[in-house]
Parts: sequence; structure tokens; C-alpha cells
Amino acid sequence: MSKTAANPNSHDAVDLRGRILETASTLFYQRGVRAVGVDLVVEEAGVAKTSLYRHFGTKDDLVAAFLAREDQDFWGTWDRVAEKHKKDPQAELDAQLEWIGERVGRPNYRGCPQINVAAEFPEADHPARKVAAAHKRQLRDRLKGIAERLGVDRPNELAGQLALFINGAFVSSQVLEAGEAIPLLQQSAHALIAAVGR
Amino acid sequence: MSKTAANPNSHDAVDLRGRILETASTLFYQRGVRAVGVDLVVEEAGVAKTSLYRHFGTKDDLVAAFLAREDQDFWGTWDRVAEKHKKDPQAELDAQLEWIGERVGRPNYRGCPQINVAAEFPEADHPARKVAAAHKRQLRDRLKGIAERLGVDRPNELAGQLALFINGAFVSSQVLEAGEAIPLLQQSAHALIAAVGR
DNA sequence: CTCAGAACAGACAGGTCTGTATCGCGGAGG
DNA sequence: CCTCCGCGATACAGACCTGTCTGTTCTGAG
Repeated sequence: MSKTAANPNSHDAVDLRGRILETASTLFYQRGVRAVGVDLVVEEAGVAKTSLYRHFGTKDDLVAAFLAREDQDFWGTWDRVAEKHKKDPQAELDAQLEWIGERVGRPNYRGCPQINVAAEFPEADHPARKVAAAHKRQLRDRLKGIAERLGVDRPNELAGQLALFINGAFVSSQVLEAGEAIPLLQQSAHALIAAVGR
Repeated sequence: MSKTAANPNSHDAVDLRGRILETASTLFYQRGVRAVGVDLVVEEAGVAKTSLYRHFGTKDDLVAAFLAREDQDFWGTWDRVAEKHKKDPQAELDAQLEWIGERVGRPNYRGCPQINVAAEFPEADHPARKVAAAHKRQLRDRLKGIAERLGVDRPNELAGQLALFINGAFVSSQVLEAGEAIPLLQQSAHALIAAVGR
């Protein structure tokens, strides 16, 4: 017990890999992946360059790990919210849209990292692109799950519409005013549910 | 008459600036702005680097010109479609969504250039960012115009919802299947119009 | 205590990027 | 005819990038 916690010079006490990834994540998200060199990540994280390349073989791998981390965070929040509305899919959808809308409205929000990285790296076989593609597929799948629990007539269609909407909110922070995203998302969802038939 | 058209060695016969911009546009859009260096643009366009820097003082200016060109193309198509449905805003909206959805579904579609460039350049004062911001503002304004002509109760709200949707379609080509965008967009628009009240 | 391995520090290679400077050509206008 | 000047070609400066290599220090296990 005592050995893991105290010593700042201990190997795992600071969890080097985690610190590198966290530093890289904020830098990548805030300034863009291509604009941030590994030297900056290394300096900001206070580690040696060799350590970065030991834990992540390549910058591309580090970028993929960045997206994977964001993916985990995203679905972690999603699951926590879903847990509270197991019986009421309509309430769950509203709750999901609320935290997403709140996040979109934050001052330093810079768009969905998955979409941003996809825009920065056109090559379809880039390791980070695979993470991003899986993330977006999962978004649509989860929305379809909610749609099915809602008992609508065409759950797949509704899921597609909602996915479009959410992705739209991610990239539209430029044209949205403060606090506008949440009601826009929720009202739209209600309209779409009503229209798709139940 | 005769002097402008014929001579290939004449100064303005090939319109150097236009050729550079066109070449840069396809390269920037297809491979990403940061991934394309000015040397490649110069080589592909078959011009001297000095010519590029004479017509566009900076690569950043060239990027801004690229977005301005895309902006003009976009609203050119939009206006041409609007011309055909002066009396019927509902039909116009469907028509606008149809060509947008068709464009999104094309094989080489790589997203909205304005959004992509904004993702590549986080700095808010980048010259290209200003073009992109103006473009998105105009999108919302034009949608508001249609909403007003539709006579709905809350045109501003509807315009915001539609803008979200369209931007969502731009970035969702990854998760959309072939031909899915157009009906998704149109059905959503109908649902939103019905819900916002008329 | 010894020793393998993890981490740090920093130099380095090889390439790419933007932007500038130099030189020569050839057509257009005075 | 002669003088600009737009243009091509190319070299160059200076910065930055990724990834490797070397050498040293420290830690924890046996």
C-alpha cells in the first residue's frame, strides 16, 4: 500500500504513459494535431522523447490513442447518463442531448475531435481514422437502440436523423449563440420523433 | 476580340492567377491544406513559385482565396436553384436539400471545405477562418429567409435547426450510405417545419 | 550488492516547409 | 527599337518536423 502512493520518483507513481497521453490530448485538441510537434508534447509533459516513442511507436499511434481516449470519455459519460434513465428512453435522449449541447456551448469548445482529426488526415488508412470511423458508427448504433426502445416505426431512419443533428451541433459552434444548442437539439429531436411515427 | 482569345503566350490568355487557384483548390480539398505544400501547387499548376507569391502574398492568403472560391461556387448553385422556385419556398428548400444531399453522396466527397479548414487552423484570426465564419453566417441567414417565406411561427429557430442539419450532413458522409442523405435531409426538414408551427 | 531495464538529456540525421533572392527570357507598349 | 515587367527556373535561408542514437542516472527485483 505505502509503496505505490508516495514516492514521486517511483516508476508507476506518475504513470508516464498516461501523462504523455493527457498532455498530448489537450495540445492536439486545442491547437490541432498537425500543428503540434512531438517535441512540444515531450516538453510540456516533462518527459524524454525516448519515453514517448517507447510507449507510442509513432506519432500517428499517439494520435490514434488520443482519439481512443476521447472515445472512452465520451461513452463513459453517455453510459453514466443512460444508467439514470433505464426505463424512459425519451428522458434518456433528452438527457444525452443536454450534456452534449452543454459541452458544445463551452467557451473553449473546438469541435468533435474525431471529426477534426478526420479533416486533418484525409488518408483513409490512417490509424486514427479507424478509431474515428468506429466512434461514429457506434453513435449511430446507440441512437438506433434508443429509437427502438422508443417504439417508433422506423428506428433506423430516426437514428440517422439524430446522428446528423448531433454531428451538426459538433461543428456548428461558430454559428450557435450561447445556450442555443440544447433547446435546438431537444426541440428537433421531439419533432423528429413525432414525425417518424409511433 | 481577336487579341484576348488566341495567343497562348499572351499574358492574360491562361489567367495565371485563376489556374493557380484552381489547382490549389483541388489539391487542398482532396488532400488537406496542411498536407499540401506550395511547391506541389506550383509544380501541379505548371507555374513558377514567384508567380504564386506575386498573386497571393502568403499561403494563408491562398487558403483564404480557396475558401472564397468555394463560397462563391456554393452560393452560385444556391441562387440558380432559388431562381426556379421563387413562389414556392417549400419546393425551394427541398430542391436546395436535394443538390446538397447529392453532393454529399458523391464518391470523392471530403466534407465541407469551410469546416475542414476551420478544423485545420484553430487560430481565430486566420484569414481563412473569417471567410468560413462569414459563409456559415450566410447559410443561416438564407435559411432564415426561406423560413420567413414559409410563414412559420419561429423562423429563426427553424433556420438554426436546418443549419445544424445541413452541417451535420456535410460531416457525416462517413456514416451515411449511398443515397441516404437526400431523403434524410428532406424528411427531417418536413418534420421540423411541421413542428415549428405554421 | 548487482544488474536489467526504464527514464532523462541532448545531439543528430534526413527531410519538408514557407518565403526570398537571383538570373534569364520574351512579349507588349512607348 | 528599346525598355519594362510578368514569368519560369532554381538555388537558398532558416525554421521545423519525425524518428534514432548515445550516454548517463535512477529504480526495483533478485
